Amino acid sequence: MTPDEYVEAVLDLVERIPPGRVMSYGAVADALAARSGRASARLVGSIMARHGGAVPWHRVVTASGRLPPGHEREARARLRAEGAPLRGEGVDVRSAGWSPEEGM
DNA sequence: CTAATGACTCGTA
DNA sequence: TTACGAGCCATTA
Repeated sequence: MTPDEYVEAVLDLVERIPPGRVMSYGAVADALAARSGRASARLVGSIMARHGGAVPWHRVVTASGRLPPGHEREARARLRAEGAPLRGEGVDVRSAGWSPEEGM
């Protein structure tokens, strides 16, 4: 799989995350692993940093609910506008966590 | 080919 | 609560 295709797969999945729901980098990597065969949270993070501008990147957070460093303010504002369950630091992944299986 | 890097994650202290 | 270390794997140098 070429880098461009891999990036495309990540962005495609991120676009499917419904408003008010979130996925962790690890969850995206895991869901994508079934499709591409290999993935890691670090790769998803790097891809979002480089090519995340065209997708709802604020719906992808760390496993602990923290928002991406350097974009916490903007991500929090967007999530709040979507009605996501915001916690003190970031988002409540336990209730807002989403998976592709759930959205089929 | 080897080494460093990163929007990560998890276990320990 | 924060801090560190080890594992992670494609990309870059």
